[in-house]
Amino acid sequence: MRYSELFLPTGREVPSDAELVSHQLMIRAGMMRKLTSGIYSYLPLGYRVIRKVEQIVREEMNRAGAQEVFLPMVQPAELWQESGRWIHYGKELLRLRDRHDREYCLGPTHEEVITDLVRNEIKTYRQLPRNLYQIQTKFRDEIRPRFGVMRCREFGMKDAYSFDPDEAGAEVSYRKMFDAYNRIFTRCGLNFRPVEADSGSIGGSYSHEFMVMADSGEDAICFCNACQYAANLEKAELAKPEAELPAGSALLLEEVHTPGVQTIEEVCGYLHVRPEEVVKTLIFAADGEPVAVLIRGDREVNEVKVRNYLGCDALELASDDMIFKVTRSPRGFAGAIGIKARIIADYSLIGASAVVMGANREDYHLSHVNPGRDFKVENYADLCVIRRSDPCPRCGGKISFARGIEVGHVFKLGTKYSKAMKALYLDRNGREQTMVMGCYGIGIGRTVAAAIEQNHDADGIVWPLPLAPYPVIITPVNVNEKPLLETAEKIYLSLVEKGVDVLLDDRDERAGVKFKDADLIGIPFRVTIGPKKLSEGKVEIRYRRSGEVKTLTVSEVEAFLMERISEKCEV
RNA sequence: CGGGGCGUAGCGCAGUCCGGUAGCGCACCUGCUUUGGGAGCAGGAUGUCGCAGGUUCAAAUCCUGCCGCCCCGACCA
Repeated sequence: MRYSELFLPTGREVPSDAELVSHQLMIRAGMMRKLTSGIYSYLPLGYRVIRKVEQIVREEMNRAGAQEVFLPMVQPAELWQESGRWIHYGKELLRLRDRHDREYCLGPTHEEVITDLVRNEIKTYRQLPRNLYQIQTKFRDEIRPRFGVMRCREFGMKDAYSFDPDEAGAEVSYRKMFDAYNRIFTRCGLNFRPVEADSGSIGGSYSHEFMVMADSGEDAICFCNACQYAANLEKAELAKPEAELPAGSALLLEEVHTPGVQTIEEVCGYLHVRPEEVVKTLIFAADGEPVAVLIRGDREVNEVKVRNYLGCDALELASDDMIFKVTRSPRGFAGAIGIKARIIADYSLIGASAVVMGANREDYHLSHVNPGRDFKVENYADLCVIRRSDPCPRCGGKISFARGIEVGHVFKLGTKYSKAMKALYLDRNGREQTMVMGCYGIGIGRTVAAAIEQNHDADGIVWPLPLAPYPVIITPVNVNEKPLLETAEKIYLSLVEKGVDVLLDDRDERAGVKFKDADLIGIPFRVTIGPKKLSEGKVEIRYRRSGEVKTLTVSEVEAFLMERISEKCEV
């Protein structure tokens, strides 16, 4: 491609509305432009990178035995009513009506459509297993689109769905996808890590997220330094503590006057106790029903764990109204004794005794509370947010924390959709069985952005070779000097001949401008053709990542570059 | 949806408090000089000042309503 003909508007200035480096650079490097909130147009350079990622994804999905399909983006409401998600999915689902007033939605994901397709066409175990995937534009009406392509409303996604006759088959399919994902992100040249994850509203029993490591990532993850355990923070388990016998403090329950003292901090200060000696009582509305969650004063409740424990759809902190209804006191004085709600407690309270707790009476707390003696807990469970001082739940080793960008997610769905939508088949014995499903997503645009977050410097993007829109740019420093341009053309044509995507910077610009642009758009190899070296029959090759420069004769260039590019070596 | 901020040339911004013919830098066009890390000089073009009402002799500026965008929070395969 000749740069002079390329639609590539680069910019020197950092766009004021872009916060993340990847967002800034994608705009500055002329990869994309915003149309409206959370919706972007991709320009030639950006689209090229997207296609590189897509191609890697395709190759590895095909290799793993999946088959590419293409499903509708506009989907009828009936399908979503059948799965239950028409109600359950909420406002992220963009709904619309056609001229006949029939209801539709824009697909945020395609479980319903694929399940419908498969149930109509697959009738026997002989046709299983199957894994179908597509690369499609999805639409999710995000409350707050931000971070450029990282969290937008319209976005490109690869989604795959596996159908197996039984749980064991589904396990195999899941494993294949897990391995394929490892290959995909490795081939993209990314530093990533699969972590155990919560399966969220998509449902299902088991899932992993693929996280690209980046401080700017939206997700917090933790991992063990000793073993392989790694998990999203919202999923990370805490080991159940050894059940100590309650010290069984003989001290009697005592009501103490604590005017205006509400937070754990205030309670500790006022009563001269440590947070570990206080019980925090949080009241949640779980699908509208009050539930009291007890946890040690120094710990935080993990709402995802609470939601999963209760098996509820909606979970939020209770309103003042509800708090008053169950405790007959205002917010800040809730406790377990006499509360009109289910009571569950975190493992951190196992063995607790003689603790401080709200009295369910305004301006009063109770001290010397003994769980078991003074109130009953429905159950103890792991409801806590993990923290640095906690041991690895698997091996007891030391854990570390990091941030990551979720670029892929694999789920074992089980029969959630196949049951609801009757995706059935006849087994060997002629018996009707429910298919077992899995679903597997990769955010294409997000992968591109994550690659930039991980690969950039002060001058711009530094593409990993496999994702580079062009692996090579040829830069004659002055196109008005015939020999420079002619040599550039010669090298350009020889590489084009070999099938290399080369960019020839044939613009009548000063060398500095060309260098800055080449760095900004992150091309891995730059062939610089200048008068001094050329008079000796030589040109320079510069590595974008290291800045290292090699001087070669013109005749050596082609072979040198072909070798680097085909090796896919890191530069 | 709650809190905060912004909307003026393609981009980044000043001007708004205190009403009086709309400015700066970059980019763009022309010419000359320059030519290995975003050139210099000279000249030039570019605006429904987010939209709609209102006040006023006069509105980018004051008032009302609306729209859009960004940040924080809540929310989120």
